[in-house]
Amino acid sequence: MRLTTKGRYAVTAMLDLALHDDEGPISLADISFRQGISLSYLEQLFSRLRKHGLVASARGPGGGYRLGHSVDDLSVAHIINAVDEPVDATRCGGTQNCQDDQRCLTHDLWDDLSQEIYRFLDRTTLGLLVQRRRVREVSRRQDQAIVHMRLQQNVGTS
Amino acid sequence: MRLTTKGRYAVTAMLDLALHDDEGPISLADISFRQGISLSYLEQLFSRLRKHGLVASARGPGGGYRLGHSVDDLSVAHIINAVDEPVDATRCGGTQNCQDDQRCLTHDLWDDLSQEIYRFLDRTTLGLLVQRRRVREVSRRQDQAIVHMRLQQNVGTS
DNA sequence: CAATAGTTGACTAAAATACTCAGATATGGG
DNA sequence: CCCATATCTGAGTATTTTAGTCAACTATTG
Repeated sequence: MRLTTKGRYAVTAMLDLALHDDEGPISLADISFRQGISLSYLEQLFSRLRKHGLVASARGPGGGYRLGHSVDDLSVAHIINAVDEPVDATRCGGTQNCQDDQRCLTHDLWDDLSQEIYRFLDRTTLGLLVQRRRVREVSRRQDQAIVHMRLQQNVGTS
Repeated sequence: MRLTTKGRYAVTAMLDLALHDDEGPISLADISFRQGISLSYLEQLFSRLRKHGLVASARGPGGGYRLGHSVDDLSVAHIINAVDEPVDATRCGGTQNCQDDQRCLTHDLWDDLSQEIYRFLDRTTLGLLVQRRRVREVSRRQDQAIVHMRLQQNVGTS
């Protein structure tokens, strides 16, 4: 289990999707605006997420992405796994300082830690995150910002 | 708490030191040979470790490094903290995708995970690692290899 | 058909990582 | 005192990763 900003971006984007899942397909442009992630980068991330079935896409006007499963079946571990390349597992638990042909002294330690991290991220689902008060507060502010921006541009949401 | 190969190297080297702490000062050349880490790189790492008091040094022939504290007082978290730069903590828990001036949606999540990792690495001391059977096995093989090499070179250990 | 929105692949600037290299300083044994 | 052994230190660097951009294409709706 690698922890990169790419993975973090993906989780943030997926959480945004979960928070707006009742509004029909959500465009990447919306997520880009709300979460401050570049559109081109989101396209890259969602390409991976789609291939792993974590989201479903709809093209054309009014199109966008929806969650591929219920929020309770989507764990943070799944998301990170989808966007971060299938790490070559022949080496030291996904990391790289194993010695020669055999285990390095601390091989088992990093193995244990990796499992610890995985378990934590796997029991954390989008469903749980959506319920958090702090998450809802931040999300509410972001929604107000996007409404405000659209009014200024005289562009309707429908 | 960042997880880099630099930190992993440092932990491996410190564990090597812990395993040979009863033999007097251990030279970096020995650690380099046993653990397959370049000498120059070890010098860099031990410079940091010494500044944080995790090891004590002795110069000159017969010199080397010794542990700065008892094995039970040296946790893996301490070691990693010593060699990995004091991460600028003003941003998202040491990571970097916090949004604008306020928290990003997943800020608390990464905060929680970071604490989880820290707790795990902090309760893992060198003393505990030294006791592990797998660690002792690997260490024994490494010791045999170094003895064998010295015999071939006709160089005594004393 | 025109605007919207996803799809794909190639490319790249900047930063971090994981080192190397050269030389200086200290110490113990003969 | 000299030399071999070691630590010490700072500068430099090759490689990899990150976090994107850019351009062109396809599908869909009104």
